[in-house]
Amino acid sequence: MLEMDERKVAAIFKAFGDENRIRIIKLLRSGEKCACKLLEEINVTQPTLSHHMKILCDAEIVVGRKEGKWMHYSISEKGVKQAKECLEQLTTLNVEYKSKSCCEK
Amino acid sequence: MLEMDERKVAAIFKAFGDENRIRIIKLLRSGEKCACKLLEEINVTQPTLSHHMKILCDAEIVVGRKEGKWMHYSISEKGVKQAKECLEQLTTLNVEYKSKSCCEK
DNA sequence: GAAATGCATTGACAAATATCTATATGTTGC
DNA sequence: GCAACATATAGATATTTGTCAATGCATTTC
Repeated sequence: MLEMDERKVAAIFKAFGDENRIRIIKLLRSGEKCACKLLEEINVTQPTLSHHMKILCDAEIVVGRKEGKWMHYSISEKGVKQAKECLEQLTTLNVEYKSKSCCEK
Repeated sequence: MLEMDERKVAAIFKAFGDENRIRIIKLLRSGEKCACKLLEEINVTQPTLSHHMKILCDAEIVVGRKEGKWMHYSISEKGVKQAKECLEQLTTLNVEYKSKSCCEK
C-alpha cells in the first residue's frame, strides 16, 4: 500500500476518536443496521447521528446502502483493512534507517 | 484482552487523529529521538510539541525517557500492540449475534 | 396528491482542541 | 551560585468539533 498523506491518515483515526462513533461501530459488529435502529441505541438526536454516520462513511470505515426511505449501515471490510494497514505502516519500526538518538551527555 | 470502555478507545484513536502527531510518529519509526530533534522536523513551537508528546504518552503510543536535560521519545511496542488489538476487536464482525437489518420494505 | 415517515442539511452554540507567548522548572558547565 | 540550555506548564486565543432545533428532500402509503 502506498503511504497516505498525514491528512488522510489523521481523518481515518479521527473518525475512530469519538465515544459515540465507537458505540456505533460496536453496534455494527453484529451486522448491517438501519439508522433508525442505531438511533434507538445511542443517546443523540437524529441529526447528530446523521453527522456521525457521514464522518464514518467519509473515512470509509462504514458503508451506507439506501433502500427506499431507509439507510442501512455496515462496517466496510475494505475500509477496516485500510485502517489496519495504516496503523501497521505507521507504527512499524524502520530498522533500515535506524539512527542513534540525537542528544548524548 | 478485555474490552475497553468507549472513552479509553476514543482517547487512543484521538491521539492518532492529528496531522502533526502522525508526522511525529512517522519520525519515531526510525528509532528513538529527542524532543529537540523532533522540533527541528515539525513546524510547531516547543510548547506545542510538548503538548503533542503528552497526548501521545498519555495514550501510551509513545514512551519518554529522560536523560539529563533531554527527553528521548520512542514508539511504545506495548501501546501499539494495544491499539492494534483495540482496532481488531472493534471491527471484527460478530457473526454469532448477527441479526437481520431491522427495516424492510 | 396529501400526509406521514426516514434521513440529510443548515445554522447556532457550547465544549474541546491546537496553537502561541510568557514563564517556570530542572539540568549542565563554568 | 549563575548563566545557558531543554523541556514543561500556564494562560490566552482561534479553530474544530459535537450537539441540537429547524427545515428540506425523498419515499411510501392512503
